Amino acid sequence: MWAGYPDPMDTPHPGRVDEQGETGLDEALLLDSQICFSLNAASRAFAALYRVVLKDLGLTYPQYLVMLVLWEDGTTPVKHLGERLRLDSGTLSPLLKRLEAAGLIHRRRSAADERSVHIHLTAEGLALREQACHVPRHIAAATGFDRQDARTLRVLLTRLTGALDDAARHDEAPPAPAGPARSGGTEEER
Amino acid sequence: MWAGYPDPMDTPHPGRVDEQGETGLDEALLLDSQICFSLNAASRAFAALYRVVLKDLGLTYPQYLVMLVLWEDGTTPVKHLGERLRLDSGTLSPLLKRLEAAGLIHRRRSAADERSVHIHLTAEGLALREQACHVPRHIAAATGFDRQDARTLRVLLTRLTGALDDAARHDEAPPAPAGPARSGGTEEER
DNA sequence: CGCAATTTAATTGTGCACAATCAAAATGTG
DNA sequence: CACATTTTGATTGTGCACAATTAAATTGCG
Repeated sequence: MWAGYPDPMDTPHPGRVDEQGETGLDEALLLDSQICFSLNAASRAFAALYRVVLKDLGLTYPQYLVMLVLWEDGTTPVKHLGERLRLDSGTLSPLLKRLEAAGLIHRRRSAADERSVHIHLTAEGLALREQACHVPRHIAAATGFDRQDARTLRVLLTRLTGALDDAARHDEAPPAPAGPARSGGTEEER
Repeated sequence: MWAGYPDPMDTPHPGRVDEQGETGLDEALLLDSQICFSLNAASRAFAALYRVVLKDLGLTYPQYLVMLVLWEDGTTPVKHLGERLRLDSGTLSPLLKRLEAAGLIHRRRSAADERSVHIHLTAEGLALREQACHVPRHIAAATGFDRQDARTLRVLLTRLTGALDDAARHDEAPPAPAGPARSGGTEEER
């Protein structure tokens, strides 16, 4: 019922700290935590709505994404699914097993390359497309976003993801092959 | 290595369908899927960076959020943690068990209300705050976002989450107690 | 050809999100 | 007081994300 979305980091100062003061810590805390938190909230809200909308199809959202790729690309190796959806085999393997158990797909090893498992739709899986065609419009309507809103959001998110990926790559695993001396600094001077 | 973020729904038509034509399906597909997908990508990028940054503290991101609340609010019932962080007990219970196993918190039933379990920090958990104080700044810097970017993003995400929550509430479980006749409208007149 | 490195997918284990169910205690009602 | 409801938290089961390891097959090199 609480229509509001009380942030977890809602510290006591409401509208202040608008200047570039010494309050950098609080400000940074708000900056990062609120972004990440509202991001997760939106992500979960999407998942919840997809859960409702996809219930009749018997699909979860990640399963629906896999089916979208299969409907569009046809038979394809698991590797390709992982590239399109940014999912690794640890996620895809059990997911595909469940889709096979549901009778929507078949897994078959490629004759040309014994290592590769190819996923292809069953007649049932192909038929499901007809029931799924209304989903995108339904979800899009639920967002209340027009094309401009969506574009603004996607641009911001893409930029954010790129920056975060870069930072993670720089921070993690810098077992410098030669001189791993630095420890304290490592602040970005880019 | 692929620095780009090739969307999974990257259908063959680049910049067309700008008018409100019959092509609504493709457009809607792009609208909803690309938003949700880039949202998840950003969410996972945040998680990955937090994973790197928090590794030294031995915390995951949700555990870090719990510690933030405890550092700010002090001893508090589990119920309060769930409200602040929008997590249910099914998520918090095992999480808090792991924090207790790590020696950062203690769980103790309230004397006044036997049902309520109160979480309080150990000396070790309190001390961890010193090591954590740099985290927000680090993350905020990694986003590359200034105050304006962050505000724009948060506003969009908050609006999106609200719209999605409303839609999910209306779509799911409309077993109307008395007159379930209405199907199209059902607008809330509360 | 023989053998190491690479690729591809599976497997295992940890952690989080969520739904469903259960138990205990407080509260409300007849 | 007896009984239903509500609240609070735990428990269980499913599904996804991710890291680490393993296995099988291909590729590259001497």
